Amino acid sequence: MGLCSEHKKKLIEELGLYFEKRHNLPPLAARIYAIMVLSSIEGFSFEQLMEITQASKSSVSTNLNLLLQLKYLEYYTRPGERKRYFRSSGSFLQNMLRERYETVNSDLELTQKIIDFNQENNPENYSKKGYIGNIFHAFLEQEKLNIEQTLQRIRDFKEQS
Amino acid sequence: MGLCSEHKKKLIEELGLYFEKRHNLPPLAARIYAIMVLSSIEGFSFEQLMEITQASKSSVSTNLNLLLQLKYLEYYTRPGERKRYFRSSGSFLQNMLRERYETVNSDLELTQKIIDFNQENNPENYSKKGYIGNIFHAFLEQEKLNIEQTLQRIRDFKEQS
DNA sequence: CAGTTAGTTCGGAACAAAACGAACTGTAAA
DNA sequence: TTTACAGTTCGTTTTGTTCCGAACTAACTG
Repeated sequence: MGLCSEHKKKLIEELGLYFEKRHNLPPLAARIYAIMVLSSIEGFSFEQLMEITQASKSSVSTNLNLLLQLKYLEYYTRPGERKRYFRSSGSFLQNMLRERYETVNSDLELTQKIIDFNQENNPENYSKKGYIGNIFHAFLEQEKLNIEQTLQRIRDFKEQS
Repeated sequence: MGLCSEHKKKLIEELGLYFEKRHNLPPLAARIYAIMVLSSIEGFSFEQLMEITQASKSSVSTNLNLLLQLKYLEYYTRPGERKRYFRSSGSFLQNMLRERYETVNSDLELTQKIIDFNQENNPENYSKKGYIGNIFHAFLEQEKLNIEQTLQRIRDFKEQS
């Protein structure tokens, strides 16, 4: 008795690879997270996750705990049951934005260091590199703004609902 | 006889770690790329790279070829010499933009798939996930625009110079 | 042609990351 | 107090990555 349609299984694999890269998660964690993102807020039990992923108890345990610690997942219990049910916490979109925000900031920092260094040490190609550096800097600032506005929009939406 | 100042060596390590993460490069490739980004368009020979990185011939060869294949580097020759001189191809800023552009596009695609899937299969929480999905979608479109404008600005600059 | 230069390719060693099974812990019901 | 359940921990195995040395190739040089 399959817990997932074929289509869903395919999407899980695809999304899994994607999360592996984008969030630097171990393969099993990425797949579990993909499952959650594609499922209802009911979530799944530990056992169900073992079945869907075909992984061992210990692997599922380790990777679930990782995802909980990173706050990608949360769990709840049902009255009268000891089991925990896992689901994605908040929206994966917010996690993505948060991460993008961090990369933009470190990109800004690094870029500035590179520009400064080249300006000082490789002046012969600074006129070129330097100016493009400024364009890029403007790009990153614009991106930062976009992220901030988006986060604000999400907050607004959450409040009014 | 050091080919790099202490300060440069430090920056190379820092940038190297950064490229390792951001571009998913093996450590040595990331360091070589960092060297190029911080150097003049003169570039370096194979030998010099061996000396700076303190790595073996085979490792330098493998990783240089990887970087060439990914178009992070290019090489040129000097009249009467058989050696090749390696330098960063185009500007690293453009490479970064190119890469960002690709991630935005694949993010857009994936996000759309997730939204579609949830709309179809998990309608009970679509209102929530779906709406935020739209916000995120708008975010990505804005980002795409920003990248496109920036690339245009770079092209304009190159033409006029 | 023999030797040098400039690199490439291949097999393996060293290490790191991921997954596993078996034994363990804590709680609750019988 | 035993058994069942729900999961955790730990040592091992499997898998994958990175780098290296040694042998090789291809192009030029005397």
